Amino acid sequence: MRAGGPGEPVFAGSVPLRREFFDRPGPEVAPDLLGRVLVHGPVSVRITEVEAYGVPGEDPASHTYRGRTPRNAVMFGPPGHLYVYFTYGMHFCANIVCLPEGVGSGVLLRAGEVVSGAEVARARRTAGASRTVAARDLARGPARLAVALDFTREHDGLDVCPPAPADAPSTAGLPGPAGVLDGDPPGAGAIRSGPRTGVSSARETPWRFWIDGDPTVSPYRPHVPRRR
DNA sequence: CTCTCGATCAGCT
DNA sequence: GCTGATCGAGAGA
Repeated sequence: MRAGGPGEPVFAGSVPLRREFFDRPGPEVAPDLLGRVLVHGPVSVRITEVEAYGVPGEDPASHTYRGRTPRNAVMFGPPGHLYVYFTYGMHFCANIVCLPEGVGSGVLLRAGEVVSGAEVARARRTAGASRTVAARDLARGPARLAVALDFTREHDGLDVCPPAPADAPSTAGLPGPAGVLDGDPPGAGAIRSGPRTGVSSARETPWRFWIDGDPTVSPYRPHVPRRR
């Protein structure tokens, strides 16, 4: 199946995930996202590491914990859209929204393997810097992944699901610039889980999921509160 | 309004 | 292993 428009890479046998896939709690969707292929224009990434964020009021680590705000509004929208946020004064990170409109849950895309458009991704990752980036590091980490796929403020709310089958003009390709292909998910035995990274609360909640042994899984340690 | 610190990363020791 | 960069969301006064 074609991944993009004419001239775009083709992933044989791959079909876009439909919106119903994301109409479940983040912690349920998260492990199922591993091995899927996220496409945005010329760059595609095979997802190798994710983190789930729960519903408002129940997950203190979630941006939606205290309810809807202008920043997190997309998280309360329909499933299958990107929630892109700015953090640390310099980085963007991207989530895929889960659960129906009105409920704020999602999955943070933490790392992946660039499977097409590596040259474009590398150019983005090295722009304005005299530095080389190894292939495995192109999308190894949530902010790096956002750069590789060119997810910024303007992509907050971007739909990554195809239209309903009845509305689809054909079964070929993605309808828009972005989408998630079913790819080749790992077996349950290859999936590991543990506490979320960079999260100071709910450390006991094992909502980080990754593909065991994959070199593109991010190397970062759990966050320690900084002092001033 | 002021203040804190974050779902991070790169560069350096 | 440690730290600076850089800014805006959200909490509290």
